[in-house]
Amino acid sequence: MPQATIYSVAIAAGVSLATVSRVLNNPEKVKEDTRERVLKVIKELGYRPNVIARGLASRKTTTVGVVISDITRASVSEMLGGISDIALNYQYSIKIFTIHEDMDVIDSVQKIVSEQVDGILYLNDELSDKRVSDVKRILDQNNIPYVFANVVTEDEETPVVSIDYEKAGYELTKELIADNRKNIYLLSTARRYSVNEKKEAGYIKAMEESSLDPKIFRTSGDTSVNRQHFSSFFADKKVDAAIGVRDSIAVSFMNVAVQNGREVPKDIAIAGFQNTKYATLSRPMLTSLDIPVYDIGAVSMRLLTKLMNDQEVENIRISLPHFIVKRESTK
Amino acid sequence: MPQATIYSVAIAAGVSLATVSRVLNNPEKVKEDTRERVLKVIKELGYRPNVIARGLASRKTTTVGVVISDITRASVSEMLGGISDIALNYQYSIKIFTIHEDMDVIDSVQKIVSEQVDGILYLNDELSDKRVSDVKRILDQNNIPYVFANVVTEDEETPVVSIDYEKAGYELTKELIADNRKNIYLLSTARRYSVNEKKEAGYIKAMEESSLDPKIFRTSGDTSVNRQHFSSFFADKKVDAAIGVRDSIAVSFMNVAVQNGREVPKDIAIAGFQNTKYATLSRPMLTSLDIPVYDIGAVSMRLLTKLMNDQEVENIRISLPHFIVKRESTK
DNA sequence: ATATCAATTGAAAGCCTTTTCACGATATGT
DNA sequence: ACATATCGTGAAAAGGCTTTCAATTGATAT
Repeated sequence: MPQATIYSVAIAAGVSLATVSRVLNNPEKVKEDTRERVLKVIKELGYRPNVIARGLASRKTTTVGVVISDITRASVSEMLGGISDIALNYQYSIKIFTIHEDMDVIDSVQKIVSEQVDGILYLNDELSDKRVSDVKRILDQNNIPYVFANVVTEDEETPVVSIDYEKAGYELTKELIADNRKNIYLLSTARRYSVNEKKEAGYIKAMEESSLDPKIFRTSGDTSVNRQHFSSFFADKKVDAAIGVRDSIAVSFMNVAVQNGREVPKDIAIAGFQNTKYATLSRPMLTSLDIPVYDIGAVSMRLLTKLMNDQEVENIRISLPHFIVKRESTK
Repeated sequence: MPQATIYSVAIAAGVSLATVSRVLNNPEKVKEDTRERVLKVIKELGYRPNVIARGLASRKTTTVGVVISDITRASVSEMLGGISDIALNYQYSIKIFTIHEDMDVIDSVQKIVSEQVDGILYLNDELSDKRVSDVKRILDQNNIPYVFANVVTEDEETPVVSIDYEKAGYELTKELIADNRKNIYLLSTARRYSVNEKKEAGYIKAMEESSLDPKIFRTSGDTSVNRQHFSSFFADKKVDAAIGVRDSIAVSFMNVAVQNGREVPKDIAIAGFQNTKYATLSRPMLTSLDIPVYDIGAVSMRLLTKLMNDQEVENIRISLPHFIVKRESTK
C-alpha cells in the first residue's frame, strides 16, 4: 500500500484536511472527540506527515545545517554529538555540509541556503575573518539564523559559542612557570588557525610576564611527520617543558622525548590541549586543558533553536569555562 | 529582495516555467539559444531551485539518511568522512539520524522514512539480527534503498559492506602464534556486538587449530575502568601476548603491562584492531589490524547511489580487504 | 506544395502540506 | 429573546517545483 497521506486520513476520519492538520499542529484548536477520532485513524493508517510537503507549505523544515570542514577530527565529531543530542530533544533534523578548505565558501553557503534549512551551525576553528564575514553576509541576506561554534571572532554581532583560548593558553603556561620551568616551548601547527593563534597569544603573554623567552616550534599535526621534527629538535634545543596545541602533538612529543632519554615530568613537563582520549592513553598520562567540546556543540545548538524561534536571547556570545586536568606529565 | 523563484526567472527570460525547469534538469531538451538566455537570467538573479519544492514535485530529495548510534566513536566519524566525500561527488546531501540503543528502532526508522530520504545508510557494528530485520522490513515496505555499513549479517539479500572480521581475528592470532606465543589473550568488551563476536570466533579458531587454550578477557571500553581490570589481571595471569578488539583497549593494556615491569614486545606481544591514531601514538607503537573504515563508508555510499538510481549492481555484499600493520609491539 | 516527423515550447495538473478566511453553531451577556 | 463573541470546522489558496500532454514550429521527404 502507498504511504497514507493527510487525504486518506481525512477521508477515513470523516473530516477535512484542515482538521487533520490542526490535530497535528494545533491540537488545542480542535474539539476533543474529533481530535481523538482523527488520532485513532492516524495510528491505524500509520500516517506520518510528509516533512517535505510540510516544509514547502510552512516554509519551515525543522532542519538545521551543520557546516564542517573535516568530520574526522575528534573535536568535530564530539561537537556533533552535543548538537545531535540537543537536536533530538528539540525535534530538529541535522543536515551535514562539508566545506573543504579549497572550496568556494560563498557558493557552498548559497547551496546550503537553497536547501531551506531553518538555521545553520558553523563549526570550525580554522576560519579566517574574511570567511566568517562572507558567510555572515549571505546568511543575513537570506534571513537565516546561525551560530558559529568553536570559532574565534571579534565581531560583537556574531552569535558564537567558544572558550577563551587566549586565557586557556595563558593559564596552562602559568602552570608550568609556577613549577619553575624556564625553557617552555609551545608546539604549534605550521598552518595558522585563529584558535591556535589565540593559544599562542596567551602563551606569549604568560612568558613575557615572567620575563621568559617565548619559543614557538611549528610542526605538522601528522604524527609520522612531527616525530621526525621532534627527533631533530632534541639534538640542539634546551627544553624543560612543552605545551602541545593538541593532545596528539603533545603525546607524540612525549614519546620522542622519552626515547631520547628524557624523563617525564622530571626532565620535561608536557601538557596538551583538548583533553581527548589520547591524554589518558599515553604513558605517563598527559596533563591537558579540558575544552568542553561536547558542550560547545550542545550550547550552540540550543542557542540556535532560540534564534530560530525568535526567542529573547540575553547573550549571543557565549564563552564556556575550561579547566586544567592535571595528570602525570606535569607535577 | 526575496529569493528568486522559477517564476521570476521564467518571466525575466520570457519563457515558461517548464522551460526553466528543463534547462536545469534536461538541458538537452531545450534549444541552445533559449538555454543560454535562461542560464544568463539564472545567474543574474542568483536563482537556486528550492530543493524542498523540487523534492515534493519529483519525489526525490537527493538526500540520504545516515543512521548512527554514536557519532563520537572514531570509526563512525571516519566512515562519515568517506560517505561525505562520495556524497559530495554525487551531489547528495546527508542527513544524520542518531538512534541510541534505548530508542525504539521501528519508530525511529519510520520517522526517517517520513523525511523522504532517497536512501539510507545504516552504520553500526552493534546491531542485533532482530534489529537488522526490523529495519529491513520497514525500508522494503516503503521501497527505500539501503545499505548496511560495517554490520555483520548473514542474510544474502541484505546489501552490506564490511570486512571479514572472523578472518581478521584469525590472521592476527596466527601472527602471534607464529611468533611462538602460547598464552595469548583476547581482550574483548563486556557488551557483546556482532562484530566483536566475529573477531572472537576467528581468534578461537586459530587457537584451537594450534591446540592452544583460547582465553577471552572481557572488560570495559572505558580506559579508566579497564585500567583497573588490567592491573589485577597481572596479579594472577600468565600471559605472553594479547590482542585488543580495539586499539584503545590494546594501548591501555600495554601501559599497564609496562607499569607492571613487562617489556613489550619481549615479554608480551600486543596487537590491536582498527589501526587508529592511537596505534601510532603509543610507546612502543602498536601492531594493528587495519580496517579501511573510510573506504567502508565511501564504498557503501557508492553502492547506495547505484541502488537509488536502479543501476545494475553485480554484488550487494561487499567485503573489503584488511591487512596487518606490523609495528614495534610485536616482532 | 503537401504530408510526415522530430524538435521545441507552454499550459496545466500534481506533489502534500499549512494557513487564511468564512461560515455555522454554540455560548455569553443584557 | 436579541446581539455579540467564541468555537469548531471546511473550502480553497498557496508554497515552488516537475512532468505530462498537447500545440506549435521547422525540417525532411515525397
